[in-house]
Formats: sequence, structure tokens, C-alpha cells
Amino acid sequence: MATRTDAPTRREQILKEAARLFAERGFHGVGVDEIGAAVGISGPGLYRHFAGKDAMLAELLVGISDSLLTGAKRRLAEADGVTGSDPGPGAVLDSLIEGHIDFALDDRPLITLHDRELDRLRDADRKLVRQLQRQYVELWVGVLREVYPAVPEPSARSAVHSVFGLLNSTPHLGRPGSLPGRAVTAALLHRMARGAFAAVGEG
Amino acid sequence: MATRTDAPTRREQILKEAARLFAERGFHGVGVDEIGAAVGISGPGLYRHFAGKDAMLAELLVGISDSLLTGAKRRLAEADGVTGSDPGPGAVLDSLIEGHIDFALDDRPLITLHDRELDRLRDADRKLVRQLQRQYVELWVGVLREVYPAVPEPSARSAVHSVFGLLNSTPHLGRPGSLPGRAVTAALLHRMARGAFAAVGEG
DNA sequence: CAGGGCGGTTAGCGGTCGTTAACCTGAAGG
DNA sequence: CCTTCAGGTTAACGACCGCTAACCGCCCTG
Repeated sequence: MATRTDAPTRREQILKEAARLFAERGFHGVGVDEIGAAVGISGPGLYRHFAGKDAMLAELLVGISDSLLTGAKRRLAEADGVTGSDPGPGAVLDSLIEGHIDFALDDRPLITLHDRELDRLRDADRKLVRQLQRQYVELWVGVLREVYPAVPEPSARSAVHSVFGLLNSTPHLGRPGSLPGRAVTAALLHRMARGAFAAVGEG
Repeated sequence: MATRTDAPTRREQILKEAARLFAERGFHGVGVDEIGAAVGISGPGLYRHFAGKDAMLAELLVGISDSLLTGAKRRLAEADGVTGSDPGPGAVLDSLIEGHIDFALDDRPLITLHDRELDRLRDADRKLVRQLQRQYVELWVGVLREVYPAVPEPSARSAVHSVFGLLNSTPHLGRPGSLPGRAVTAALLHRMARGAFAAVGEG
């Protein structure tokens, strides 16, 4: 449970650069030599750390999905855990939105990969990722229907997917420097997400 | 201005299948033999219709961007053109949203390609596509700021990009059959888009 | 100080890919 | 009836890619 704030291990360097390159040019558009060059070693040296190119993508996608789900579960538990002072479902929804926005703003390449290169995985890995993604969606759907009980489940699920589309649009918002500031962007996205959900709930 | 309701020409068949395959497996993940097989000819026969694989992608992406922009301009002109009975900026915004939703629901592969494979284009084509996309965005921004004049331009632009993310999420909403019906989905997306914009405007 | 293994290197193999070359066929036109 | 040509075919080439093989040096440890 330590290892953070340490210098990044070589595996982590590789994963980070691979994520960036995959997001920029697509999984098939990046050669192993380029990934190696991005971390200062060249080509086949990567195979001391990963079984192959596929394994890097698999670890990235499983990691993203797992991290999103774990974070959401934690936020849900924190909300339910505070005995006595129930924050209300609206606050839980806000917390989920906030967590997703943090992820979308801080790990743009991963967000990009997450819904783009899933089909390049081996069957077992793809099933795992899809299962994690589905759990994440269902968790949001549950919270959303606590806030807006009148919304039928299929609509809620569609709404959640659409809001993910909205929040995951950060890669299109220009380079990290051209934004009006991270906090401002986060607040804007948050309000839009709530507004989109509200429009569903008040139907 | 005829040619529609005719049998699709071979070029059109190829473009349609290529779009589907590119969207499913990525530009680099599809071989020319597969594209050929999808239209009943095999491999190099495609070169009787296109200069190369890149040319197919270019024609697809330019076509999408141009079609989106042209449709939006037409809707804007229709609104401004009705002398006397100005429909109001809100109705124009609704019309833009409706047009984009139609596109997202009817041409899912193209929507997918549109923000995914842009970097695979030659410089000249990429610049053209980006220019068309930019015009499309600015057109939306203008209309949005008529509806919500208090929204500063950078926020409006971010909001437009985010709503595109929302509307373009249709590929994630399950296969075309599993949806609650096209009209229902379209209405849901429309309300969410308006809700998201309203949340920005009422800030 | 011997040795072992971690983390690199370069060379090269097998397969695939985009593209070209050369050839063929069936239908239209004078 | 001969020609032309659009629209196919198969063969093959050169480039590239993922991956393995073989080798090597450095550091750690007994």
C-alpha cells in the first residue's frame, strides 16, 4: 500500500507512454519500437516487462475500468457509511460526477482508449473489462434512480451512457493549456451533467 | 439533384462498408482485402475506384464534416428566412440538435470515425476537415449565445463540444435493436442536450 | 571474487499489408 | 465484327511489424 510518491517504475513509464501513443494514433498505428523509444529503450526491450503489445493494452484497459469502478464504490460507501447524517442521493450523484471528471481531466489518454480500443483485446480480457464497465454503469444507474425515481431503468441507462459521452469529451476541448483553467472546466462539466440528468428526471 | 433512390453505385457501396469496418476495428485494423470482400470483390479491385486506402478515409471524413456543416447552414437559413415570423433562437437551437441527432442515429459508423481517425489523414485533407468542423462548432456557438447571451464565448465553445460528446454517444447505447425505439431515444437525447445547455446558461 | 539474473542490445524470421503489374472478360459503339 | 474500355482477376513485390534468439554488462549477493 505504499509505492506511491516513489519514482515511477519502468513498467509504469511504459504503460503511460503506450497509453499516450495508443490514444494518439490507435493501437495498430503504433509500433513497439516507438513505445520503446518513448521510454528510452528500443524495441524488443519491452518484452522484459510485458508479454507483448496486447498485454500492455489489456493492462491499461483493465486498469482504467477497475480504477473507475473502485473509485465509484468507495464514494458510494463513504456516503452510505456516515451514520446519522445521510448526505442524500443528490450528493452521491455529485460525488460520482466529480470522480469521473477528475479522471477525464487527469488521464485523458486512458479515457480515450477506454471506449475506443476495447475490441482489440483477447476474449477473456475483453469480457473482464466489459463486466467492470457494466458494473460501473449499473452503479450510476442505481444512484440516478434514487435521485429521480420516476425515470425508468432503460432511460436511466441511456442517460448515464450519454453523460459519460459528455464528460469524456475533454480530449476535444483543446490542449490542456488552452482551457479556461481546470477548476472552471470541471465546474462547467459538472453543471452540464447535472442539467442533462435533471432534464431526464423532470420529463 | 436526383441520383437518390437509384441503386447505390459501387463507390458508395465501398464507402459504406469501409466506414463500417473502420469504425469497428480502426483504420489500421482493416485490410483492403476485407473491404473488398465486404462488397463482393476482392482486394486490389478497389483500386479501380479509389487511389488508395487513405483516399477512402479522406472521402468519408470530408463527406461527414461537409454534410454536417451544410445541414446546419440550411437549418439556420430556413429559420432566418421566414419573414415576419421569427421562430426565435431557441427553435433554431432545437433544429440544430435535431439534425445532429438524426445524423448520430442514422450514420453511427461515420460519427465514430469523425472524431477518431482524423489524425490518419494527409495534411491537406486534415486541415480541410478541421476547418469544416470548426465552422460547424462556431455556428452552434453563435446560436447558443443568442439563446443564452450571458454565457462567455469560451464556455459556450466548451459546452458545444461537450454536447457533441453527449449526442455522439449513440454508438454506446447498445445495438440498434436494443434501444427503446428511435423516436424515444432521439427525444431523450434532445432533452438532455437542452438540459445541459440550460445548466450553462443559468449559471 | 565468483556467479547469477535483471534489463538491456542487435540480428533476423515469418507473416501481413498496401500497392502495382499483367492479364482477362463482357458489354457497348461505330 | 472489331475495338475499346470499365471493372474485375491473380501474382508478386517491398516495406513493415511483432516477436524470438542470441548475446552482453552491471549489480547484487553468498
